[in-house]
Amino acid sequence: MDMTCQCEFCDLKDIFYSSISAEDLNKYCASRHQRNVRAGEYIIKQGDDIKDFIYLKEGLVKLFRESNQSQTQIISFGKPFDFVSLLSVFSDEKYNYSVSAVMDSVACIFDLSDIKQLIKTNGDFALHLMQTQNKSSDRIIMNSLSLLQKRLYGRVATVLLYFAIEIFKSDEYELPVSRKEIAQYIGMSIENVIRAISAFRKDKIIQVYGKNLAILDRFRLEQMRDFS
Amino acid sequence: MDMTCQCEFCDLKDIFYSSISAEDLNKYCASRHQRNVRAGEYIIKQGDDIKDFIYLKEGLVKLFRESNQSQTQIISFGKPFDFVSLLSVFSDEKYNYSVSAVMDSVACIFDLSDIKQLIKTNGDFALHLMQTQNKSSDRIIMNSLSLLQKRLYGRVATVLLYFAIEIFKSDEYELPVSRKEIAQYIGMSIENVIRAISAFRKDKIIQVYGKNLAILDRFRLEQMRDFS
DNA sequence: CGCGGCTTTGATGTTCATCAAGTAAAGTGG
DNA sequence: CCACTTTACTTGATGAACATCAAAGCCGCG
Repeated sequence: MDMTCQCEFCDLKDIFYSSISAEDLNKYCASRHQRNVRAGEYIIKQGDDIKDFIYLKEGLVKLFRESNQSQTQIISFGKPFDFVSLLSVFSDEKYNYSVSAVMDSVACIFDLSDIKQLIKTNGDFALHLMQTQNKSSDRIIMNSLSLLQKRLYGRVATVLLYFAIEIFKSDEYELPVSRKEIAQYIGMSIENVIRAISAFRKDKIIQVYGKNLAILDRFRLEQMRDFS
Repeated sequence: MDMTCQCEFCDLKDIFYSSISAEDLNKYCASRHQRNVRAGEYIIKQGDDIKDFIYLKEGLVKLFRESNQSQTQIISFGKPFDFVSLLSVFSDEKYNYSVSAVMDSVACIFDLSDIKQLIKTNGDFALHLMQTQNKSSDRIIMNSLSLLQKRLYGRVATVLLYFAIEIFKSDEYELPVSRKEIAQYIGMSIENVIRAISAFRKDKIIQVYGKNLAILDRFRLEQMRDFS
């Protein structure tokens, strides 16, 4: 029974394939291990030493910072095939943010020094990895900048559409995060997040049963996102 | 007369030195060219093809996005030894942001395909470059996240202290940006930026003569930044 | 059953954008 | 050089957007 990466869809495997030999591929795939994490469990804790290179295979995670006053701020959400250990992996010794599972997830874990070695010895791999990393950083930066110039309704609409479009690819889904987490992500108070959701519900833009959410009027929600 | 990189302090040269041969170093240094830009001039225009790898040698620049409604948003400021062509260089075809000089500047320009080639053929260089890039991305992300959870006074204090600490290394300096640019950076209205500066002035936290600015009470300004 | 966390709504005051009006400074063309 | 235009800066007034406090309902869990 071999241990090669069997996942049908895996961007990392694609990067591997396009840059390293079959022999090396097997070697690196064998060295990885998987970890199943339940919703709520930590994958990375702020302050931990950076020893692993972590890749999300299944599920949904949140990257967040816990400041001194027990204030939590969500940096971004990570979906399958995102590098979880994105920021500061190669530049810092310790994580300056935490990652925890928002939905049950499967993480694919490599030894960081193996990956570093691979970068050093394989330029194609290095370039591909840089491209992927840059894309992720860009996305986070652009998202947080775009939130910064929106107001409450626009920010909430952005989040609801993000889950519909990027994560669930459906206008009907089970909200994977609490109102509080939305608030921590968009930088507004919990109460006002709730008020915005209630307003959307009253205006028949969305429908809400507990955690279940359906977008009824996609057009108006997009208007909210883009012009508010 | 050789064309090697003569700059006494140059992080990029350090990266080169630590990873490539003297022969290659000369080759790459010879291929670069410098460009002097005056305050206000563009270095990169949003939508341009990415052909160069640009490094700031002297001066101060701003990275910004111009949205459809002639709304401008400043992403970050770049100081000497920052990679100007930071975001998306390796992942996109076209720039999705602009860069212009805020103070008279000198840019150091390499051919991007040369740098890409160097990444492919030299793993040490690749790893060093990734570390530097990650650090920059981190900084931008953390800055914009930290602004997101501050209010007017805290945001303005953050900017004033940023220039004092990171750029000018002095509590007295000539403000390199307009009130409007500060507003575009922190995501607040021009009027309120001015009001905050006026309030700081009336409280004798800072002193302002036109563009000249002196921080009188560093402690209280830091309090503003950290707890407002 | 009771506790704690999450959710919801209302009331209140603070923070902010916007409009308006005016001054100062800087560029432009004659 | 001066009149002219434009841009940057400043202050006040007003209403909108938002945080915060308070109270109550809901739900899961020990």
